[in-house]
Amino acid sequence: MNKNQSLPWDHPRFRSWIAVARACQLMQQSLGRSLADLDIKTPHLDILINLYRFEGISQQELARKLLVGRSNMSMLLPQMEKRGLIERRGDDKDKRVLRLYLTEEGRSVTERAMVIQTDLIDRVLSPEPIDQCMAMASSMERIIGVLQQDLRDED
Amino acid sequence: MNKNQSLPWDHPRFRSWIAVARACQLMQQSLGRSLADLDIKTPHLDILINLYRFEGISQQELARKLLVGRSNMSMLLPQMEKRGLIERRGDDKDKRVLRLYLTEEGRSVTERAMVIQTDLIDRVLSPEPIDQCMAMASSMERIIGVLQQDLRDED
DNA sequence: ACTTTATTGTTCAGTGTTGAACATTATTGG
DNA sequence: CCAATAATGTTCAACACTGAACAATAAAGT
Repeated sequence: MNKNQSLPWDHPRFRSWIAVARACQLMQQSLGRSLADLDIKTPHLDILINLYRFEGISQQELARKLLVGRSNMSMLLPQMEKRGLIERRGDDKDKRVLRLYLTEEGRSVTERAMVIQTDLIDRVLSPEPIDQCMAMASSMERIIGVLQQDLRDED
Repeated sequence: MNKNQSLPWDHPRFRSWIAVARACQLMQQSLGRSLADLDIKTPHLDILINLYRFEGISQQELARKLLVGRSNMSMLLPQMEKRGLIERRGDDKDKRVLRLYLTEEGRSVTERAMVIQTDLIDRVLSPEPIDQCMAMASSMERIIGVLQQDLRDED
């Protein structure tokens, strides 16, 4: 890369992605602060929402949905169980599998946290026309498709 | 939140933001894997790029640009200095301030890493029309504006 | 000139995440 | 039926990040 070679920030796609990354980081930090009163962090909320939607999901499946490693789940889930937010039960058919459920307390915390998250996102995105949001979502789904194909190609 | 109350994923803005967040996460992970050969991680690259662009920047200013805490800079920067990637020098006028510079090695690693990052972003975003990328960037800048205003309001 | 307040960087303890290695269990293949 | 392979969850050590507290220095106020 010499003087005549363009720099990353000269590429419009680069600059647009940097803006996306920065917005994400700020939104994540804002959500984290908003959740402090419930004494949970954003990874906990991701877990709770997925157990809310997919009762009885396995740790492996949850890790796959959250795009994190199994070891991460093995660290976080026992802590959340100890907190009384979730419950882990053995599978009927497969002794290797643990299935995950929300407790009453967990369900309550999840519902309150979802309101916080939804309100934050709706408020921050409300100036954006809904069709612009939909177009953005469509772009992101295609980008996700490319990146996930990359992962499959690496295996 | 009862049966008749909508769930977060029923809100189009919510769903569109989740897509953005997921795309960011995958892109970040992909970039991290791509940087492994240079023996750096994405936070290191963020630092290197900022020193490349703003030679002599202070730790405080760098933390502000990267949206992380000063303590994080105080942990990472000495490690990068030890690696021979950067150099920290006292300020002429203000004994409190440390100013940050890239070494020759650091500059070389930065240039190679920027090529990796630019190629990844260009490739992943190449199916998206450039005007859609620009529209997306504009939305994100407005979202950043809202979130940063929130921060100012909290102080 | 001196006191008070603010700024910069450091240290600390805690936390989420990673990838490799491992133990146990299930599936596949011969 | 048994060996080989794959799947699930755990443990480990390392790392980035956080927020509070602190020390040294600069700026503001009296």
